[in-house]
Amino acid sequence: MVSAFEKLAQPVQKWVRSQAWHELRQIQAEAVHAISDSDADLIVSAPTAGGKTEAAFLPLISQVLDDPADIGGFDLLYVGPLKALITDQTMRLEELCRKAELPVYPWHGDIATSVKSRAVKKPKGLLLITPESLEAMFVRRGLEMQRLFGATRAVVIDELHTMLDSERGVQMRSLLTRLELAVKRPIRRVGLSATLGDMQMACAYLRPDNPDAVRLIEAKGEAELLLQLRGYVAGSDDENTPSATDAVATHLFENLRGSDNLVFAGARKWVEVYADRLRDFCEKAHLPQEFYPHHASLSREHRDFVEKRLKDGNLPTTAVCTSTLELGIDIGDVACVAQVGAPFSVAALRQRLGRSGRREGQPAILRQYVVETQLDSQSSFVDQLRLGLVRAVAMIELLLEGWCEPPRPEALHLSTLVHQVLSVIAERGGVHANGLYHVLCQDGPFRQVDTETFVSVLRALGRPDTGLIEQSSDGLLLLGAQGEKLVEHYSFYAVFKTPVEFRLVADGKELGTLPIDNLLTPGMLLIFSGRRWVVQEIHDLEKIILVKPAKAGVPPIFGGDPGTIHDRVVEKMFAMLETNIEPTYMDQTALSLLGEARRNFARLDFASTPVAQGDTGSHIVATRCGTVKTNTLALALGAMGFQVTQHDGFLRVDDSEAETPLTEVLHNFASGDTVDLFRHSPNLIFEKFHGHLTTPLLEQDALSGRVDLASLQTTCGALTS
DNA sequence: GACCTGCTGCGGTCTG
Repeated sequence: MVSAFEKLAQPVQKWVRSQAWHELRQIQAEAVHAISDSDADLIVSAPTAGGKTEAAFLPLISQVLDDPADIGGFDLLYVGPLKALITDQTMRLEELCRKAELPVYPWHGDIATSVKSRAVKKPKGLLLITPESLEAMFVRRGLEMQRLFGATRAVVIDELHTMLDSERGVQMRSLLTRLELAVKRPIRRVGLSATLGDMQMACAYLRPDNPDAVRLIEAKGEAELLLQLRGYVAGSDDENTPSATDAVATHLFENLRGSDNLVFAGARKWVEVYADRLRDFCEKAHLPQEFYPHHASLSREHRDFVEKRLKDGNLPTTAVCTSTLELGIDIGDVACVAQVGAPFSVAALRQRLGRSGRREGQPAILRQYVVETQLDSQSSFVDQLRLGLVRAVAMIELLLEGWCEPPRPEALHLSTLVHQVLSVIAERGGVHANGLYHVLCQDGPFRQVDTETFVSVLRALGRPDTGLIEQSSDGLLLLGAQGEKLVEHYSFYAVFKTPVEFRLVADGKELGTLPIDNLLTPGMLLIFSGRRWVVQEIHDLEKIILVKPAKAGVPPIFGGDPGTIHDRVVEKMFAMLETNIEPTYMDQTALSLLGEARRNFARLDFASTPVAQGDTGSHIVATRCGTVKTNTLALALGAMGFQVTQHDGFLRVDDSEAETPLTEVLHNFASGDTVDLFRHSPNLIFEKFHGHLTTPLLEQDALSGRVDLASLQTTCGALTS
């Protein structure tokens, strides 16, 4: 049998030898065989730094060398979700490609026009691009796509899990379909990821027309995991005990100092709070600074500085971060991953943990910190049931079981559909409605959209007051004046929304940005970028805030979206509330908090009834399901006149103003009664192009993803049985 | 009750 190594082209073999690798890794050898022996699509699933990039490119480049294309065009395409990742991968692939005498072109917003024009002039070798830049190519060079990609044999999609059911993922899959239609043949798809929750679903996303033919290559063997969950109690009356924040920061300071670590603090505000506290500890101890904040509102310059310090590995560095450091560039090995507060998904926890313990024989270390509030007679049931702690435990239990959230497949994604309608018209200059339906909904990713809905979307875009599209006398769909304007602006290419922000400037240097709804006035104190400031001037027109250093500060307020918790996480939370098992990874405080939660859960009698008496004029409903179903019930009760607030697997229902008793309403829903969920006109505009749609379409879009009408009867059935 | 991601073409000025 021919070995994997022997199947590689000469220059590629030479490069492998120059790496002084002992041998090809298992996934690399398997990928070489899979790619050389068939045309099959492929998913390579292995931890970060597991050699996935090489697994894909060693055999793909070998094919290009052994069987060169007789026409021009890029030989291979790589799509990555981050600019930094493209820059990183370009450097990794450059030496290999130099040996193979193939050019490598990185292509994203920060790449010089000269590099791009060189690539377009003589397309060949590898093109590494973001979904947005590929979108721009379709819009700006629609008629050149055949010339540019006519020779392309494969597209490698990095961090595939970020490209599944997200708006951006739908966009990317639409672009891949459009690419295949432009070159009039299929192009092999290779997906790379460390965190796929459901392999069968991932295959269906990668190649919807033939998911069974997608080859799966998975790295076996998980790294050993060292795990601790520490509990803290905030709001203690004893003035001699430090605040919970100080206690967590002290533990981080004492245990992380001197090595490279990532601390995921959950929100930008908490990143600033902990980074400020840790900087203070360093200063008081006369130690050099080694704790730095890292989140999306900080200046690129500062973030580069922190990433470089982590990557270099010379000076000990701990980044206190949001999900900015969850995926992407290789920052080297970190000693430990800390998570402050419960995460929002097991998938995120798993991806974060993948940053630690990657060196052979090194265990991964996860330190989970949870802060709960001291209980008193006024405490809400959320505190009494310690829902933050219980969620953190549930997430860890599911992580240990090897589970993580699968993608949700059935959403319509009408905002992104609007975007793709405009983009295809721009690409081709004009298109007939049935052709458009074919590209996007039959061949493309919008398969949940039926012809009726599609026509409604086109009608909405063609309304005279919107003016996005119009129809010529021969039926061809064209861009209207507003559509032209939208598509011509560079802000069109991304399908996700971005908020308006102020720039924060100190001494002529930009520190970062703050959301515009921050009510700042001169003289106010601020913690930002890990330091303390006082606001000097605010320039509304230029959207600039000038600050200077100060001795004190308060953490800034950033906006945020409500998170979505999966049903299975909530089920596990209830399971943890209903058992007496004491996980060995929890410290004494965490265990006593969990005990408290269990006693209160029993006292509220949730074991025998799903509806408990809350504070005055209210009830607590244990829905036992995740955000989507719980939200659906909340909307339904809201439509019946109840005031409802939602928590993980619970609703607090104020029934003082309702006409029908709560239990009766739940019974009616259980027996199939329905209600107009949108009776009180809730906000339905969540995504970038939602504003162009009609209310019925927005309701339909919501019902396909954010709300699950069918669950209402089953949820209430379980509540009343 | 949260986080993240991305961006063209052109006209202007400056430098070697």
